[in-house]
Amino acid sequence: MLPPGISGGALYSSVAKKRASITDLAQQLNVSVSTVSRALSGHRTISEATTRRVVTLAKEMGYQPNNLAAGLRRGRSNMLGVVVPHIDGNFFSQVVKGIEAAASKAGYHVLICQSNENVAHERENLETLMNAQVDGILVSLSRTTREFRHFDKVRKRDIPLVFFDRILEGHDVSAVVIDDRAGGYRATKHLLEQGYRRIAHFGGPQHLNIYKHRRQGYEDALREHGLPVAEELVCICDMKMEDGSAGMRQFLQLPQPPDAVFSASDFTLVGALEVLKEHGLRVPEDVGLVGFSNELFSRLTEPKLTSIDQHCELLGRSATHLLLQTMEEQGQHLPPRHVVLQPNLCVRASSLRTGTAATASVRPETIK
Amino acid sequence: MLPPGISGGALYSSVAKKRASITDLAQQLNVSVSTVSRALSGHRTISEATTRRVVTLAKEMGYQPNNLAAGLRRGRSNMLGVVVPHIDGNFFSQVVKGIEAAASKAGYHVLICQSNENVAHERENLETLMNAQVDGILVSLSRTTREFRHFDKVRKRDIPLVFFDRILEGHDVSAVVIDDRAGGYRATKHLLEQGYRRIAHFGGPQHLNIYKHRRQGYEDALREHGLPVAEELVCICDMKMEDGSAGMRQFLQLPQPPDAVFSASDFTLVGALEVLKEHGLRVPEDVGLVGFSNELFSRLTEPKLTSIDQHCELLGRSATHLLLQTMEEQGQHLPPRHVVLQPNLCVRASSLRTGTAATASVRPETIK
DNA sequence: GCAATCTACGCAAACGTTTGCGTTGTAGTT
DNA sequence: AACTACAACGCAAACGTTTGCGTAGATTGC
Repeated sequence: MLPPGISGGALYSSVAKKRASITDLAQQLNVSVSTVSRALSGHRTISEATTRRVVTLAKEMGYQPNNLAAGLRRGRSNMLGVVVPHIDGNFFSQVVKGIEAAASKAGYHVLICQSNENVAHERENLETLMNAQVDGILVSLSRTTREFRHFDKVRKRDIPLVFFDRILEGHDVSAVVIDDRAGGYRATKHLLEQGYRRIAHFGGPQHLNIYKHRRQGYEDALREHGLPVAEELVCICDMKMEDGSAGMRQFLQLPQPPDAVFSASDFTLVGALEVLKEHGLRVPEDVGLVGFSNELFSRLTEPKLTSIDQHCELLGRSATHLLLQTMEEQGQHLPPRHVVLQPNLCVRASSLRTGTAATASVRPETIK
Repeated sequence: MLPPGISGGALYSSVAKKRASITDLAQQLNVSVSTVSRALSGHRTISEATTRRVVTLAKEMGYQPNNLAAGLRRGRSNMLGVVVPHIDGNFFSQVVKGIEAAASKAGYHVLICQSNENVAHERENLETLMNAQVDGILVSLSRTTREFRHFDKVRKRDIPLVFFDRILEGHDVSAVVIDDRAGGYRATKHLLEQGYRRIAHFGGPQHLNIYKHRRQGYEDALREHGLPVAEELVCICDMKMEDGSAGMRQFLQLPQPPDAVFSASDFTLVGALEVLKEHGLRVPEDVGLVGFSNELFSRLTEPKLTSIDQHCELLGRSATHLLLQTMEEQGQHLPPRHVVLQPNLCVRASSLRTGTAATASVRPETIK
C-alpha cells in the first residue's frame, strides 16, 4: 500500500515529464480526441463552450501540437526546402529573409541548405530535403551546375519545385528571375551616357541565365550606340575578387585599354578597383565602374560602387508565393510559370564623371 | 471485366504516384515490415541474403524513408533548431556553415531562424522550433534580449539548449563563447604597442557578455599600461554604421580627441572611418583603428581594417558538438558546461603606424 | 406526433515507422 | 530422443494526429 497522498501515477509523472498530447487533454475533459482536435483547429461543428474549455486547458497544460504526427497523417510536413549557393553575401541572405517571411506567414517552416557552389553538394542537399519530407523546394543553382539530372528524382516524386535567380537555360521549369538583360542594358547605357566609350565586361559562366543575360544587355546597349562588341574586352571568369584583379590586369595590357567596366558582380569589381589604384588610375575620372548585386560592401569602397540592385527580399517572397501556388495546383500539372522582376540602377561615385554634360540628368540614387 | 493486361491496381497506380513505403517493399518480397525495417537499418538478426534483397529492391523502387513517421515513433525528429540575430554579415553565416557541417555529419537537419535582433521575434522563433519538434536548440541572443523568461518553456520541456557567442550574464547555461576579454585586450594592446595613447572605444549593450567582456579587455590593457579609463572616450551604442559616424563626430569634438579607436564591431568602424575622412584625418597616421569580427568588408575599406577574427566555423562546430553531447546525456541533468575559444588578431593597415619603433615586431597577419 | 433536419460529438481507421516479444526451424549437446 | 541454444523472422502495439462516417439528442415543419 502507498501512503495517502502519493499515488503511483504521481510518482511516475514526477520522473517522466511527458509532453501533453491531444489524448491527455481529451481525458481531462471527458471528451474524445477528435473533439479536441477539431476544437483546436477551430472547426465550427464543435460548440463554442467546448472549444473554449479545450483551448484554455491546452494553454494551461502548455500543449504543443506534434507536427510530426500531424504531418504523417495529413501527408505533408509543412516544411519548405531551400537550396542556395551560399548565405554569406548580401544577395542570398536577403532573399532567404524574404522566403522565411512569406513561408512563415503561410504556416511553413524553412529548411536551408548551402551548395557552396558545388553541384555534388547540391545533389546531396536535394536528398537531404526529400528525406526531411519537405512539401516543396526552392533552388538557386550552383555555379558549377551544368545539367539537370539530379532534379529528376524530385520531379518523379512530384515535389513542387521552383527556381529563383539562377536557372539553366533551355529547361522548362517554374522560376522567379530578375530581368538581367535589362539590368545589363541599363548599367551599360548609364556608362555610355557618362561619356565612357570603351566599356569592358566581367561575366560569369554563360550556361547560367543570369550571366548570359547580363552580357546580352551589355552588348545590346553597345550596339544601340553604334559601338562594336570587342572580344578582347569581355572576360568570362568565376566572379571572385581575384578574378577581377587578374582580369583587370589583362585589360590594362591591351593596346587600347578600356575606359569603363560593367561587371556582372560587385566582387570582381573590388579586385579590379585595387588593380586600378595600383596603376595610379583614378575612378571614375579615368575608368568608370558599374557592378551587379548591390552588395553591402559596395557602399564601403573608395569610391562607392554603382551597382544594380535586385530587390532581394521581394525576389524571395515572390519565389515562395509561386511555390505555394504550385503546391496548391498540384494535381493539375499546369505548365511552368515564370515571374520576372525588374532591377534598379543604384548610381554612386564609381561611375559619375563630374563635369560631363551627360551627368546633369543623373543624380545619385538612394536605396530604400 | 477489365480488358486483359489492365488490372484495377495498375490503373489506380497510374494516377496516384504514391511514394514507396516500407510496407510496399515487404509485400513485394513476401516478408514482414519489421524485417524490412531491420534490414534497412542494418540489424544483424536479419540474414545477409534478405538484407541484400531488401536493399536492392529499395534502391530500385527509389524508396526514401519517411522521417516524419520514424520521428513520431522514436520520439525525435532528427532536427536541430538554430536562432541567430541575422544571417547576413560574415560572422553568423560562417557560424551557421559550421553548425550545418557538424549537424549533417551526425545525421541531423538544421532549421534556421532569424530574430532580427528583436526579442519578440526570438520568442516566436523558439515557438516555431518547438512546434517543429526539434531535438535541440542553438541560440545566439538578439541584442535586445535582456531577460530569459521565454526560455523557460524550452527548459520545462527538457529540450537541450546550447548558447553560442552571445549569452546573458549571470545565467547558468551551456554555452560556447569566444574569449572576448582576451580579444579586447589584444586589440587594445596592439594599439598601445603602435604608440597610440588616447584610445577610444565603441561598445554594444553591456548586458550582453560579448560587449561587456570586450570592454573589460580594453580597460585591462589601458590599466596595465598605466593609462586612465576616460569616461568620455567610451561610446555605448547599437553598433550600426550610423552609430559609428555619430560617435566619431562626438569624439572629435572633445577638447582632447582620441588618437585611436578600438571598436567591438567592424560596422561602427566603417562609419567612423567615413567621418575621419570628412575631417581630413588620415588613418592610421592620425588615428588608428581596430575592429572586431573580421567582416568580409574589412579587407575592402581604404585603408583595410585591423580586426579580431573569431574562427566562426569552429565556433559553430563546437556549439553543435556540445549540443549533441548534451542531448546524449539527457536524463542525467549534468551541470551546464562552457567552452571558450580564443580569437585572433588580424593586423592590417588601419592600425599600422609605419615608422614607429614598436612596429618592428608586428607583421601583417594573413587569414587562414 | 412523426419524419426530417441539425447540432455536437464519438468511433475507429489511417499515416509509415520502430521495437519488444513471440514463434518458427535448424543445429548442437547430452 | 529430448533437450537447449540460437538464428531469422513475424505479430502487433505504439507514436499523436486527422478525418470520414455514424449517431445520439434537440429542433423544426407540417
